[in-house]
Amino acid sequence: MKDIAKAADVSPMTVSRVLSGGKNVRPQVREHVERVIAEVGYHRNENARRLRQGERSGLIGVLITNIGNPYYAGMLQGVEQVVAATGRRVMVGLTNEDADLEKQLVLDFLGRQVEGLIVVPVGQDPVRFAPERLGGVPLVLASRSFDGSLADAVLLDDVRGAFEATRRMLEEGHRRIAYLGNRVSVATGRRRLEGFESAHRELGFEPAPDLVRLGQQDADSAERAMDDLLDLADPPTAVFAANNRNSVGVIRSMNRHRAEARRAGVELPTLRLFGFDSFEFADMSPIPLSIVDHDPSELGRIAAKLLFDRLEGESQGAPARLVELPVRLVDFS
Amino acid sequence: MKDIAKAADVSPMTVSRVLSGGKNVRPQVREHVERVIAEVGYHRNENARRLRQGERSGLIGVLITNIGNPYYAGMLQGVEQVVAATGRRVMVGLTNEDADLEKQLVLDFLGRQVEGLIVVPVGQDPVRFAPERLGGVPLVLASRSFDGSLADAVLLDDVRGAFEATRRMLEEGHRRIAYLGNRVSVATGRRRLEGFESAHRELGFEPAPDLVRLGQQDADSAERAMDDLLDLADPPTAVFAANNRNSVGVIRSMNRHRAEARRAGVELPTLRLFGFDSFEFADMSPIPLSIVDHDPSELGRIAAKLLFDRLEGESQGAPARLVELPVRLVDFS
DNA sequence: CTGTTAGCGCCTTCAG
DNA sequence: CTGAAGGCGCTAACAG
Repeated sequence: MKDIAKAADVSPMTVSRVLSGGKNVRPQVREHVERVIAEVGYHRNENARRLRQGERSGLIGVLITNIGNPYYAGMLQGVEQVVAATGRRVMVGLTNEDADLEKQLVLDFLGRQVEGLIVVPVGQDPVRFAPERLGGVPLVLASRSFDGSLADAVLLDDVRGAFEATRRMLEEGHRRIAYLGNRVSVATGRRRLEGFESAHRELGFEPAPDLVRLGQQDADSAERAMDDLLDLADPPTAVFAANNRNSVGVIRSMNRHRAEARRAGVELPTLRLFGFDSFEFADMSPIPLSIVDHDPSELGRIAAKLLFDRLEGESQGAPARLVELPVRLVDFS
Repeated sequence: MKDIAKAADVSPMTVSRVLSGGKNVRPQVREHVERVIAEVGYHRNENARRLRQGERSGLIGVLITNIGNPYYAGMLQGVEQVVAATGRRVMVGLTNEDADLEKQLVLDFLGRQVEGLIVVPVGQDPVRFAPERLGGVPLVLASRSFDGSLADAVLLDDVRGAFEATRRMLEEGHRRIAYLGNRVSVATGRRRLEGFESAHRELGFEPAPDLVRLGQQDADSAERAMDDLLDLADPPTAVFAANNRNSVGVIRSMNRHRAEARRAGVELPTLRLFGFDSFEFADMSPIPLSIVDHDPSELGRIAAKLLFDRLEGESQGAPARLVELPVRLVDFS
């Protein structure tokens, strides 16, 4: 700014005034300063600007496990939409399901003065997100939570979604139902498994322990897990896939097996699939499919709204709020 | 920091030293200061820290048109990977194909002292990215460019990809080939259309003007455009979809038409589809499909590498570089 | 090993 | 309408 001032032969203060709208500056001087600014291609340093006490940084930190998953991409889109509408910007970090990386990113983001954090948490340690560790920066957990969390959170109604889906399968007469999901250390994984199991028990059945496969974080590993299940002596007749990565893997595996069998002259029995989270082409699944569905961008929008509510809304000192978004069962057949 | 200093009864400088690794501080004092820091949950202000001359902000700005498209999500993933490896962070802005929004975001990012920009550009105006407008901040264009650009760019070999795909369709005997793509104001759209047309001409044919549909930016509009084409008196026998959103729309429309016809007792002739960019389940397309394929995260990684090369590598004063990534034709049948 | 000084870029406050 | 002074949070350089 000093350089501009020198070049325009005014004081830095005049340049500052011009950049802030030009109030109290003679039009002539203003135009001159503006010309110099344009020539040099000067941009006011926002970081220095926001150094002043009480100025907010205008940054919201968002930590996501993996944008390769369209689910989180959709969520990010929802968050960005709401954040941008307040004139703020989003800083994105990808934790890649790595707890250490997450911790590091949180510290870095706090150091960069984010006004708030929206996080898809990795792992269970509640200490890392204790309010005093965050230096008072508000936090909203999205899509997952963990025991002992004191933060606002937006979750899906995982338990009910998995419960309803499982009940439907049981009512359709299936007794050998497989479950493919994340590690149980992932909270949504645990909650969905819980719904799966309680539906069995409520209807007087026991889930088959040999059909539960946990720990698949991507479509490839899910596909292999499903290959495994299809090769069992007594394979499942239906599958609950606890997230879209697992659904995709199941469909791929199933399709391959079916094609191979057909080549050998055998027609494989159709498998019934229920999945959590939608994915592109769910409407064209080659096998009967129902989805526990919801809009990830909506989850993102709500997470951002919770955050701003705490930042500038009425809920400033309020206790942690938990929003459980309803899900709906959609049939594609 | 002053507060910490006061609470620990040392000078701010000592606190600063502790935070920078604790060199030249008595272990005893160090521990004490560290305890106070942990108690208060204090985080050093990175922005203030980087205010000093010569300090870099550690921020890379990334402007993407739409992360809802898995293609750009993959690209972002590639960028983030390389950026994070240098200890820097990514600031993301979504331009939503809006040129005004893009301009605003660029200015904002420059103000926030990004060290570099990676942009999927919207529109054609070359002035907005003139180096002097960017105040010397290096820029890499990703996936698209525009006439008169002086910036580094990573593009796909759009022309060749579209050319090869079209030639294949012509060689397979198709003469009524539809083209579904973006607006021509989008550079990739223009380049792909160019390949489509030149393949026709090279083999002695003319593209059918009534089968060219431009301007579909999402799967829904592509689906409607395809509905339209299928209702023609003389419908196409093959389709080239210039991006994955259009491919998805085509498949949806085709599938619906086929199901409707089947209900009416008619078996529709199969349509041959060639698409640009892959998408999930390309391997399970219900109609014969070939894809001009490439890895978007690779494009992102290369864009980031070009940027860092200019930032700290050898290519600092070099003229603009253009990388055209090869594509490959993959058949799913 | 520790503290003081000065300045990074900007703007509020106060004086002309 | 314009400028000078001072301070936001931090640290390099220079005393002690």
